[in-house]
Amino acid sequence: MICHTAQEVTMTITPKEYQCPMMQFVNLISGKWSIPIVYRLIIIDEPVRFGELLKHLAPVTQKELTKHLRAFEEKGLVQRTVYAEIPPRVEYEITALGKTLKQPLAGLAVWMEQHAAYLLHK
Amino acid sequence: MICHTAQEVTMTITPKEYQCPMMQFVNLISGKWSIPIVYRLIIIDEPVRFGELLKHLAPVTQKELTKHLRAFEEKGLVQRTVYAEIPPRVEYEITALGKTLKQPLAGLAVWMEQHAAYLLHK
DNA sequence: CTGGATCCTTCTGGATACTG
DNA sequence: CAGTATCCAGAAGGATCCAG
Repeated sequence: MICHTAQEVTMTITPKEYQCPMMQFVNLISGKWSIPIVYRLIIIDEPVRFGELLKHLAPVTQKELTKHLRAFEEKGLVQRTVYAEIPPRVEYEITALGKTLKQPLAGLAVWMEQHAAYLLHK
Repeated sequence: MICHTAQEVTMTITPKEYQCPMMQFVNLISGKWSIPIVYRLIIIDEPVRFGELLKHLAPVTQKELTKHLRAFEEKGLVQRTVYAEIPPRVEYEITALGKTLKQPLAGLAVWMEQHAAYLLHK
């Protein structure tokens, strides 16, 4: 893929060796609800139980939330802590690495808030 | 859904009336390749033929590119121009509204470039 | 020859019921 | 309560076919 860096530096690289950052991003944070889930964990910014997180992320189903959280854990974006209690308790918390996404994602959120009124009524 | 604005102002709103900006965003820019496609059109910043755009967006298939471009056109993010020529020529260009996404998306791209080396080798 | 429409297969995501 | 398994609709990939 012919691509440019975020700074728009023109590069001549063979498609096989290089990936547009956006391609890498959607490959890393893949799936319909990835961005809202990560952003929510960033805003909460403390350990949350699975059930509570699920309530916050309204239309997201249990299956999808579980799947995404496990994927994020594997990538080091989220920390998962299991407590050996009855009833079971599992808490999720954004990691330092995950928090580095706060500003970029907040930028998206601000954009959406600014243009929501116009875009959602077309 | 219980949610906060990008500025993290705590709000008490009934779930039915409010949507987290991120939820709105993934609802608007939906689909696996939406973000890379929009970002590419922003970087190119001039009319591009379909075939050339397709080459730039390497793993994206013709069908998906067509579908997304039509959706963006409907939302006012992209302008589509058909020339009655032989062979046929169709050009796509980012609109002024679409360009407002440049900074937010560039933020994501920068983040990805900074963390790609670490994240892609886990 | 280009853009894209169509058919078919594969995979992702939604709804629900069930287990430790 | 958290997570899994199952079933099913919809999204996305691959390969043609078509109009101009």
